[in-house]
Amino acid sequence: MEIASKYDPRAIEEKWYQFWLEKKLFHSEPDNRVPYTVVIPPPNVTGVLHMGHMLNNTIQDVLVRRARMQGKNACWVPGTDHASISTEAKVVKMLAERGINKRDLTRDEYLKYAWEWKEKYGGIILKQLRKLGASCDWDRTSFTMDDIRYESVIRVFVDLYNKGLIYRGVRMVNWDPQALTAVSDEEVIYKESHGKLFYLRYYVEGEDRYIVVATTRPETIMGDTAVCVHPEDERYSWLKGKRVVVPGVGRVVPIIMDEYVDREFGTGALKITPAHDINDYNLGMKYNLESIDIFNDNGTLNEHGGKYAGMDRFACRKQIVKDLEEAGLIEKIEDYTNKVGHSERTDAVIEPKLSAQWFLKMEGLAKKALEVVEDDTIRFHPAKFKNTYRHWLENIKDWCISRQLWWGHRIPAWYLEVNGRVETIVALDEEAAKKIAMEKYNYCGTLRQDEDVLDTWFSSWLWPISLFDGIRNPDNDEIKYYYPTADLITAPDIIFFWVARMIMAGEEYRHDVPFHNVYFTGIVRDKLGRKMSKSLGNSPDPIELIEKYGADGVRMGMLLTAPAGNDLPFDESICEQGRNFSNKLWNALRLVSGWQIGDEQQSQENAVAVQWMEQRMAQVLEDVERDFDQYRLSEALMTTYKLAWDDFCSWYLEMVKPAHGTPIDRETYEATLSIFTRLMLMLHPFMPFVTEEIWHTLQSLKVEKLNAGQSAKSSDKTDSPSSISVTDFLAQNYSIMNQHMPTSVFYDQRMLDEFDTAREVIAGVRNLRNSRGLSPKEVLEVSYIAGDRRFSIDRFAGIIRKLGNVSEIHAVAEKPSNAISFMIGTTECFVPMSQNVNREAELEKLQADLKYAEGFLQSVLKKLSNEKFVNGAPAAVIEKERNKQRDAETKIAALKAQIEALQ
RNA sequence: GGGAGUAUAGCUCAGCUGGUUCAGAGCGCCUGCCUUACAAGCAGGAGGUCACUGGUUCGAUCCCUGUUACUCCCACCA
Repeated sequence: MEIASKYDPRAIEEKWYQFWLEKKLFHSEPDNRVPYTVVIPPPNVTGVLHMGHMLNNTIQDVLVRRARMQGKNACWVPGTDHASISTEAKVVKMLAERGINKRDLTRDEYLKYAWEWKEKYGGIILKQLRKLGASCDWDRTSFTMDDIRYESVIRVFVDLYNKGLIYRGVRMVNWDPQALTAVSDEEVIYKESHGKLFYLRYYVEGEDRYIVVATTRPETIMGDTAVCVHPEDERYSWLKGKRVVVPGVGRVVPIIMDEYVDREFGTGALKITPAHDINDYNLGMKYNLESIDIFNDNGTLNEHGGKYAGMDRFACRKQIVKDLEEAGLIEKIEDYTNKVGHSERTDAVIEPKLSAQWFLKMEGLAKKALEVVEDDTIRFHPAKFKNTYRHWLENIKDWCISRQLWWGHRIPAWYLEVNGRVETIVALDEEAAKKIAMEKYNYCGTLRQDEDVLDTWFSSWLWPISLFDGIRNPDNDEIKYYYPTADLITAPDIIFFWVARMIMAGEEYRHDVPFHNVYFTGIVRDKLGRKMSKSLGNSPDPIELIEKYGADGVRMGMLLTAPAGNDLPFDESICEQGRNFSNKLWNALRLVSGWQIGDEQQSQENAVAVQWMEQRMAQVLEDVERDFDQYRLSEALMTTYKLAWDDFCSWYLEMVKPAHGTPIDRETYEATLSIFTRLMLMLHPFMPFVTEEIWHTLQSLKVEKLNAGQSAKSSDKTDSPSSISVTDFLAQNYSIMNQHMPTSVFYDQRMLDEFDTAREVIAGVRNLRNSRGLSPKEVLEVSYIAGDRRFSIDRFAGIIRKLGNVSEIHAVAEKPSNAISFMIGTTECFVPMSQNVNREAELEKLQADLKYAEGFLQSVLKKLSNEKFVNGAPAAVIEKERNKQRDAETKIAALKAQIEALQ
């Protein structure tokens, strides 16, 4: 069989992904197996794959593929999110490029464009996920605004309204003047910004005296309706009951006194603009102040802005400062740094604004959601996010769920004028609303539906339920089988937006948690530690990376440096390690596939090699299982990586590798194929493509080589039947994907320890060659002084001979003359030299060793002579120290003897 | 302003809550090798007062006090 010496992922990855799709190996239907469900965090429908998605979806795929191989019914449901604000922004931009203004369109016309856009660009990201190898059940691909999901959202809204949890009210909300919509508190990002603090003079009505007020937003003075000072502030007690003139505006406003004011800040006087600041609003309510809204929705000043009407808020700020300065109404201007709220989606500066919005009461929902995390019904990995979660839920405020957009789930509320009053009717659709109107008011005129849509997260919080139609049909077989899901893999920045709210929805609509484990990934950063983002342009294109290193290589690179919750400083070079590893496996396959089977019996060396490799594999399986239990994927991968590269390739294959041109015995060959096969199974969740390819070749080798001769020992149960032809085999559904993951079994620790000793001997010989400039080809002899029971290498003697290129290894009574020595533990090993050894160099080395050993002995003796230690420490610990002492003394004696012999 | 977390080799991180997994891994680095599976490789090697400071203890990378540095989250100080 001819195999290229370099692994080329491209064609292979394409081939197998198609194969998996054709055979529907990702598809899941409820059956009698244990379900393992994962729902994808739905990416924006118009988004493209970035490094964060790569990391997140790689982790999901690893868990899903592993679960599938563990015999569970794995179901990974993909889908996309309609992402109301950001999609709307993109559509509006697209329309603008075509010369169309959104405002000139009707709602229906606009939505037609939006859907066209969605159909055209939507789901690109899902196509990209296939390149990564994601084993999603594509037949289940969903969209937060498809029919089922849309109806689910509407039903939930109606239900929560009827339960009294949803209400409409006029509140101060975070207004995005660019997107022209309200956004929730969580969608406001506070950024440090360098601005100015302006000290303005407010003259007392009819007097020459004035009070100075500091503000960062002088343009809002048009909305001032009071000035507030602290009631106990003696500096301002004279102002009690007075009124002051708003500078430049001329309006006379009262002085009010409230303890809210911080006397230390600025001048201790605060201007009150109830329409444009949440605190001012609260004070306005308290003191019954007038509220003057001076802004239009787009952030320009309205008719209350007087001569500034029509100006943008920031331009107005500059102008008004100039004007006030000229009028002598500015005391001073200082540099000032504060936090300014920006819209998460549009980055526009948020304007606090009074408006009528819909809210969801959070208190009851939050209580239940907190409980299930506190009592570990849902586990967070890493657990530190419990703190963040708790803090948020304990301080939660009602959720503003309405958005002034068209792209989204339109709020199912209708307004009806009855006897001069506007009544609100919430219903599933207009027909139902009419019916209610007739029942309630015995009248139904024109119903006007609310123009707003719901916050995107109001649909995603239902995702684990609505994906299985559990809102509309709560008793259907799918929701009963797949819910609760197993693991949620997501980024910590949406713990409030999404994770917490899904937990709430789960409790409300299934009386059960939506998932059992939440794995928080880190944030992918560049080498400089900056978050990777499109705007910075510091993110590599994932698809290009895959083309360069192969999907397996990229997956492995990302996983190796991504422990749960830790940020991932991404550097393209880590993908190289993954690519190299694929290549390593590939070449191991080349080696094994080239071996010819002979008729000889299995040698003792080969039998031991196989035995050892089996023990080692069992040991690693145990470690890996523990790592997965703790969601330590990086560790699990690294451990398996070392098993494959070091133990299997560097040690095992070298042990059993036949001399050039000679065959290998059948038994060892079969064992090698079996071990190799299981190795591929272990690696498959991490590197699906290369393992599938190698696995198939290994199956072919079994058929071709082992069946060619007479029957061999029956193959192990993780392998496919070897009695069919390769073509038949491939024609069937066989894939590594539906093989069973090997599980850990009992292993012989003693054998592993003995091998470690043997390995040290081999390394000792190799080191000796290296440092003395001896060729690896030169055959050496090794002897040792027996005595220490721990030095037990008989089983591996043949392997030492082979891998150390040693003619003989045997015990001797005393040191041979003219030999170089090295120590393994307390055992002296010797390699006789043909030419004279460099006595000086040897002495120097021995003396250094001696000095170290004596120092070590001293520290042990010091401990043992400490009465408190001997009395206080457990017997086992003391015994260990005594052993250390004995070993050190033995070693020192040996070293001294050697030094003496050399002198 | 409040809260949380981190600090171990040049880099990225382990170290299961005090004693033979105790100073580790991978990558990088250095030396020697094209040994017919692999130079995307093989063999060997060097690198660390476990941030600093006190304390608890017979014994501290591990527990406690403080200090410093960085990171994240929350919050309406104009």
